[in-house]
Formats: sequence, C-alpha cells, structure tokens
Amino acid sequence: MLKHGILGLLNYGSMSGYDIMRTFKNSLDFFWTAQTSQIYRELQTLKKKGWVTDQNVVQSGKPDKKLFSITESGKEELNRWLAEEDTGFETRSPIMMKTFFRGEKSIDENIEFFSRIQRSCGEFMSEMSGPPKNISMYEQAVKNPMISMYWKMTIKYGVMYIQTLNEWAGQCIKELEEIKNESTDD
Amino acid sequence: MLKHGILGLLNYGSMSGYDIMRTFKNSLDFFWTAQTSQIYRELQTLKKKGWVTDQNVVQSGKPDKKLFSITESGKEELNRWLAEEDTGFETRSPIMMKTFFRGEKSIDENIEFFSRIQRSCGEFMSEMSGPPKNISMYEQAVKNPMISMYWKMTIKYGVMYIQTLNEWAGQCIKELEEIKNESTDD
DNA sequence: TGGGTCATGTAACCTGTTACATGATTAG
DNA sequence: CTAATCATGTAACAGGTTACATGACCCA
Repeated sequence: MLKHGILGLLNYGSMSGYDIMRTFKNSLDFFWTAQTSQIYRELQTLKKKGWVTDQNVVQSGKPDKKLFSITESGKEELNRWLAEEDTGFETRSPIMMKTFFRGEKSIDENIEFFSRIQRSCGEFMSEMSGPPKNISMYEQAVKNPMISMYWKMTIKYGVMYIQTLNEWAGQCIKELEEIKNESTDD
Repeated sequence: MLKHGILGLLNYGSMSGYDIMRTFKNSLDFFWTAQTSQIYRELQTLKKKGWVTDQNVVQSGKPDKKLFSITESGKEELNRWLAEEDTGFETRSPIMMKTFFRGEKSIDENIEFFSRIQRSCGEFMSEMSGPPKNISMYEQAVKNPMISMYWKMTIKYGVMYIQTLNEWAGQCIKELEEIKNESTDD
C-alpha cells in the first residue's frame, strides 16, 4: 500500500525521499502514516523492482539529494493497483478497541474518555478550517482540476469521518448520563 | 494493541487460543483483525511477561487444549492501558489511498469504483440487520448490562461509519456525474 | 469419503516503529 | 548561539500476513 502511495506521488513528478516524506505528512498523513525510515527503505525496494530510478542531484547550500523518478513499469504497476478490486474495509481502530473493554472503568471515567475524543475532534476541525497546509501541492493541482478533485474528496471524507466520530461520542456520553440520572432517582 | 485485546477477553474468563480467535472473528474483527498464528504468538509473549498463565485441559472427543487465564499483573496492565491517554486517531484507509490517486482513471471507471464501495456498504448493512453472530458472547453479557453496553457502542460506531462511507461515496458519484453532464452539454 | 469444526502451532516474510547518526545551512 | 530545515540513512525490534503442517472427530 505504501509502495503504491509512493509510486502515485512520483507519477506527478520526480521527488527525493525527503520530498515524499513531506508530501505524506501534509496530504496522505490522515489516512496513512509513514516514517522517514520506512520511505527510504521502500524506495530501495521499488528500485530493485524496476519501478523507479534515481539520480544524484548536487545542490548548493543544501545537501545533495537523490531524485527518484517513476519508470514505465512503475506506471503499469500503479495502474494495475488502481484497477484492482478491493475487498472489505480493513479498518483498525484503537479507539474502538478501548471502547469495547471500558466496562472495567467507572461511568464518570468513561464520560471523560468520550469527552476527550470530542475535544480531539474539535481540535482537528479547527485545524481543518484554517488555511490548507499542503499549499505547494495545491498549486500544482489547481492546474489540473481533475487531479485535485480526488484529493478534495479524501479531505471531505476526513471531515465527515471526524464529524461522525464526534456525534458517536456525544451519543455515548448521553447514554452514560441517563444511567447516572436513573441511579440517582432511586 | 492486540495484546490488550487478548487481555481484555481473558479478563471476562479463561479461554484457549482457539476461543480467542473465534471471539475476535465475531466481535472485534470489524475494527481489528487478527490471524490465528498471531494470537498464538502473542499468547506466548503475554505468558513471558507474566500477564497470563496456561494449563492443559484434556477433552474427550476433541483435541486437548490450553486454557489461558489472566493474572493479577495482567489485570493491572489492562487497567493501565485503559487509563492511558490516547493521542490522535490513527486511521489507515486503503480506500482513501486509492481515492487520492484516482485522477489516473477515467470518470466512468471512478463512478464504478465508488459504486462498488456503496455495494459493499449495502452488503455490510444487511448482514448487520440479521441476527447477531456473536450469540455466545451476548448470552454472557446480558447478565451484565454494564459490559454489553460498551460492546453495543462499538457496533453502533460500525453502523455509523458504514453509513458515512456510503453517503460520502454517493456525494463523489454525484460530483462525477455533474462533470459528465457539463461536458456533454457543450 | 470428503468437508467442516476443534485445536495446536512453525517458518518465512513483509510492514511499521523507535532510536540513533551525520552534517551543512539558515532564520530568529 | 540555538533551533529548525534539508537530506541521507542504518539497526533493531515489534507487529501483521501467508502458507503450511498435523490429526481426530462428526455429519452428510
């Protein structure tokens, strides 16, 4: 999956490992995180597979860099992956894992747990409403609205996802508070 | 994370590796998948850490099994983990990764891509509306509504998540179809 | 007699995380 | 002068996936 993410980015233009890392951080990071070390390792694998090539670029005032470019067979692989039929949703949610076992904790502690989720959602939303971080990528994309459209779809998903999580946490809190009131009434 | 999932299950009662595997499949599977091989490996790690103990149980008509039980220090670890403050959302979404790069494909292919997501959502929802698979776990939980409440919250989240995904895919299709109509009108 | 469930795992591999190392330039 | 940015990576470990192996019992 990360391999194809890297191929996809290189398909927009040649980049160094460092460029890829930054692009990941300010565009794909929300739904796929990647460490620098992993990106450099994957680039070596992609090179071995013949999907990318690299060349040294001497820079003045900055350290030299390796520019990676996608090859024809790399483009074929990218297209094969995009055409592949997906099966299932493959979510992995630490939040749900913890929620599942929260019966061990008191109602008040759990209200606090869900409130913390809501606070995180709020922080995320206010970050989102500010100016977009991925300016340099946007600049390129504006030239080709057919590409930036899909980027915007993933951002839209991110917003909807956080809103849903926020709403869900709210419902959980409400449920817990009703239980608290019932037991106080007796 | 899987370690704590296993500890959490063993906290409800002693189980064999096989029992844990089945419980995972019909309750935690949606937000955390685990292979059998991984569960057996993790159980060995948990044993080394002193969080679980095991004993052989001879069965007639079935192969012998190893019953794993949580220890006091295992319970402490479970509680420590539950009290831990979470940072971030940590989503990993293959669907979004593919969406991000769909500019490579035609509008019609992409409408088909989003329609396939909607079909998967539909299948998921009709499975959910049927009788719950995790009957044996429910039986136990009914005795303690304070525990089953949190399980139901995770199921609720699953439903809301799929609904959001479905709605998002619908909006994407709408957007693509508008573009199609615009270019036909010219 | 063939497939499903129960029950255990090993081996190899791939992917992801954490910590560390190096070193120049530039902005505050 | 100090922290951030640019730029490369290695090493070790943790976590996840795929494939394989074994064997008995039960039901159709």
